[in-house]
Amino acid sequence: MFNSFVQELRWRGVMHDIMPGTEELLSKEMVTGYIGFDPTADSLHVGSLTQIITLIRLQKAGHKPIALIGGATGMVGDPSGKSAERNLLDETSLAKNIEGIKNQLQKFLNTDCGVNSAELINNNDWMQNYSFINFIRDVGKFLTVNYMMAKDSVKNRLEQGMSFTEFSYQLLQAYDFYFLYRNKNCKIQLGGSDQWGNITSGTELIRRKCSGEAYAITTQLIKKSDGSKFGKSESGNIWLHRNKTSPYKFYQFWINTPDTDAENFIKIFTFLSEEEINALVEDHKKDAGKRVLQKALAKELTVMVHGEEDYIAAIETSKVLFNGNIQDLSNLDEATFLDVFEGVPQFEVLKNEIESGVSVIDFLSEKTKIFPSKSEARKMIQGGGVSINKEKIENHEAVVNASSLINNKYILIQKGKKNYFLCSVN
RNA sequence: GGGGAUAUACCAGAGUGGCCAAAUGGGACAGACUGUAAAUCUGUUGCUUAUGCUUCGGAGGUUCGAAUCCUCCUGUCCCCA
Repeated sequence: MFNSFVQELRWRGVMHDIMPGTEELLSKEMVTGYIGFDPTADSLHVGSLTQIITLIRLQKAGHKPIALIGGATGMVGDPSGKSAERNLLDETSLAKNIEGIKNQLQKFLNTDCGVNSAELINNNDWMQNYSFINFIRDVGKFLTVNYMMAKDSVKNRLEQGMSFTEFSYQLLQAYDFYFLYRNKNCKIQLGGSDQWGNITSGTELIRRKCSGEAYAITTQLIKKSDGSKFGKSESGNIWLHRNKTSPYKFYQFWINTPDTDAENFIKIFTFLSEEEINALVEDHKKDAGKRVLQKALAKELTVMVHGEEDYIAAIETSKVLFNGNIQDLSNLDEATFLDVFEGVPQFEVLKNEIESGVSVIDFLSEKTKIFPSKSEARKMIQGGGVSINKEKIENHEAVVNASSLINNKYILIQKGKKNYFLCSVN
């Protein structure tokens, strides 16, 4: 049963590179493997999901996953894939970030299932008291500068310039691997394909410092078929934390997956079996308009990240927003109503300001900040792109007044089909 | 240190005295079609009391009139030393 892990990564199309011998090792014993997460923000986003899922698959295949939080490495910054030197994070935000992603990782991994329980560790635990002088004597001596410079992450920056700080990053990560190898019997490091260089620095260090044999697997970078970056929407990154990306938005992100990506994504991001996926693909092909794959994808991920309840709420919200009319909205009680619009930009306006009537253009650009200028508001209305309370504004001289209020309190504004704004009037 | 080129809207890039709020392409946003898709087509893409007003690296100047000509400054790129 152990070797199913590598096979699984292969058929799901996420395998990028694997060190010779890795598959054999995984098929003969329970292996401990780790992936590092640097605390660059206080939440993980959908881009990190691949790595989280890889760890879960590792665990499901009977192996032991370690999620390493880069409290120490996060202080330095990984140059891999970065074209320019970055600013260091200050310690307050770093501490906040560590706390944030730790809580998230905990949710996804099973830390209580016997021998292969997952572990969460912070490399700051062993790095913070490691003195510089000791580190360069104990660790730095084993890898040559020549070796380190040959890595893409460094080579690509030679023209541009790169601080010693970022140059050292691979050494720190190599030491993490060494440390886990010695103390946790961790023999495999996994990661995105951009991590290959850092990971092999680790296996090299292990070989030279203690003649140990360690292995590596990297996964494909997720690409969208149209070449755009995965994990972004119009409004920015899609985060796993509900305060940064509401469950509704999260659900919408997946529902909007293009047909051309849906099959790949469902393999990459879900735990559905090969048979289940094949059946869904068949179904999808029969009538692509039903978006069978997108719905399954959105369900699996929303349930995994936010839970069953939020998933159902997201569907309900979507129904009201996309198929409902003003009547459906008025029928909701206030709590549900606000729930539906959780995560939608909100504005407040004083009642007396609109009661007597105010022109839509003033309302959209001045009373609320939905449009940055009156011309833009006017142009969008003339282009037929604005609806208030689900009714398209045909005339830019229209007036908003007390009769526009839903439940005597709210005005719902739509820019286009998918962009909602809620204005509450007090 | 010497010589040359260049700077235009989100980006690329035309424009070298009035017809320029500035071609064209990309991007973005919206509309139609559709499936909350893709492709395609259409519109918008400086501000505004729609009358005008402020924009073409910055500051001055010439001119009835300047993105366009002149002077200085700044940034970028290239060549020579």
